[in-house]
Amino acid sequence: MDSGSIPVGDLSGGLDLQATLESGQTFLWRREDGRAYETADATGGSAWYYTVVGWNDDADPEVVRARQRDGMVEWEATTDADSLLADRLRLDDDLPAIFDRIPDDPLLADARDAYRGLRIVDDPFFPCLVSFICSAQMRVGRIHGMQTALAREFGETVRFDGETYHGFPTPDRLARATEDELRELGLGYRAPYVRRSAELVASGEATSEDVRGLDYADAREAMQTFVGVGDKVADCVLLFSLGYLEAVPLDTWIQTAIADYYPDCEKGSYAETSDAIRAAFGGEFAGYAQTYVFHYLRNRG
DNA sequence: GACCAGGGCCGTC
DNA sequence: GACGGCCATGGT
Repeated sequence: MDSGSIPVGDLSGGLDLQATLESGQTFLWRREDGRAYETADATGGSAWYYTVVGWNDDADPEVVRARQRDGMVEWEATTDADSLLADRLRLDDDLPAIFDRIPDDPLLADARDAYRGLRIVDDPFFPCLVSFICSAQMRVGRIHGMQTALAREFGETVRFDGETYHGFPTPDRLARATEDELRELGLGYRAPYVRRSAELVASGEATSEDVRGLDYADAREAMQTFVGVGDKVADCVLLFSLGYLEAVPLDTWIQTAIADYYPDCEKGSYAETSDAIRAAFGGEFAGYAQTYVFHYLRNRG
């Protein structure tokens, strides 16, 4: 077993591992106590989280677990995980510099202060895509449960520290799953969307490489060649996997925030409202502001 | 039993 | 391009 630690004090803006992993932006980590991510609570503050990486065909799956305790991120893994954690958790993002570019109106300031150290994640494309296809009309806890079920049923297994772990299924494996098999995992009407999008990726007919590098507006449109992906899911994948930090997914919570705090930003269509709230959130890093607001509103009761 | 959840697809206008 | 009906499912 490999292990290491990362001093949180060395990170500009620090880190809140629990808020980062339980804020509904990634569904690829699981808490060792098995609790779903329906609500954040104090007991999870120093819990172990684990994930399986190298889920694609050209690498063996590796297990990484991490926890935040005493000013450190401690990790244990089947391989060296320092750079992997830095990439996945965007530990090089300079949070103070980012918030310098985000307006500090009362809502944004409260959300920032409530979850200092919350970072946008950088998830692998295919698992992120599937997660957010599954997210349609679904609560955070159940989206997480669906991804756990997909891994359990169709993912590669790997042994670590006496336990068996499951990686996220490959595009090819999900493309070969039947719609009924996916429905049995509780995916409902999303089942054919997941299967057809997996086919597109597995065949190479549409991949992340068709999106990466495009400017934001073209990237959001290109994402919608995947099945089950409209404007909102496209924005989520752009933000949480492809590094488009200006993307502002307009979900029900953000729509509520617009109605309550930014009524002038309501423009009728997704595109125009999205542009307006992106401007209100400071443009370049608006997705950071969005994720703080989402997590803040969803947890304040 | 209605209502809601990190919406998208499809037919119609 | 805008709009409505429809799509599963479990929790409150």
